[in-house]
Amino acid sequence: MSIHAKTEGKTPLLASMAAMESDGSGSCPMREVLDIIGDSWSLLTIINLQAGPRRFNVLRRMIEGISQRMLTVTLRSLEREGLVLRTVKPTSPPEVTYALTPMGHSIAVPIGALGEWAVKNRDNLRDARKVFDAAPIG
Amino acid sequence: MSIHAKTEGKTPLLASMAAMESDGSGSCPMREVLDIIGDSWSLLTIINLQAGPRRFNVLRRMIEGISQRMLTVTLRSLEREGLVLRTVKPTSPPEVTYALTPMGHSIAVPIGALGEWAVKNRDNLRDARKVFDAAPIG
DNA sequence: CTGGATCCTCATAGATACTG
DNA sequence: CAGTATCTATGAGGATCCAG
Repeated sequence: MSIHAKTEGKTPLLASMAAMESDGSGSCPMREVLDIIGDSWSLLTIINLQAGPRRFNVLRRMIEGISQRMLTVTLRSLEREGLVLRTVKPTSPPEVTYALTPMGHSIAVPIGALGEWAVKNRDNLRDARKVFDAAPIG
Repeated sequence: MSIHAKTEGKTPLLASMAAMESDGSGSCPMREVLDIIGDSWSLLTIINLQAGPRRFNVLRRMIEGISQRMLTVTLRSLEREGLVLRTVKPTSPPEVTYALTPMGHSIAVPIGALGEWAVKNRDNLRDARKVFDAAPIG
């Protein structure tokens, strides 16, 4: 799932689905959610911002494995969705801070629920995978 | 891995993450969640199965836009995670039914919360995007 | 009907280098 | 520090054919 803001960034299929749904009714909210959190980094970024505003490189260090470009792209996307607020202090060196908006904090709640689910079911998941992988046929 | 949140974050989730880190597991729960629902189709598949067991082609028709291969792959993945149960009736023609396991149903809850969030914030999101796209620099 | 296997493509992640 | 620009390899995903 693309996190690029513009529809041009989406796969043709997703673009067409978006077109289908843009008739206003928007039957399936899941597609909307997926546009936001369906990529690898948005969830992590939101969760990490939940603790408070962070500067670019601080955030980058918090989210292990994210590249500079991906953080930029992700933050831009979240900013576009109105989930993140970008604040620039025109000092030198420049100081750019990212913070969750109220809407950003509100989506952090269900996301957190998902995280808690993962914590609770961690062992079960691991177990299920092991069982499945050990199965004769697969 | 990862989130070096310094526990300054007061959020329970980050606390859990930190706790998990210290027990040597080394993996952030959000990464686990992402492995499950981070792809385009798992969320939709789970939601569509929440209503009850479904056969392959029924499911395929429910999830608009999914290809045969992607549905197969997605279901296999979910089955491996222990979220979906695959049942084969050796009739002719064969009848294969997919159903959520208890764990599958349990993850459907937070996922549903996300969906509700999307419904509530649909207009805000649309609005934010419009504002952002209208901005001078964009 | 249910899906496995193959091939192919195009978008996207990420590395690298550069700028203000 | 906080990005932008560019390039490329990877792999997700679609199309198609095959099989039980």
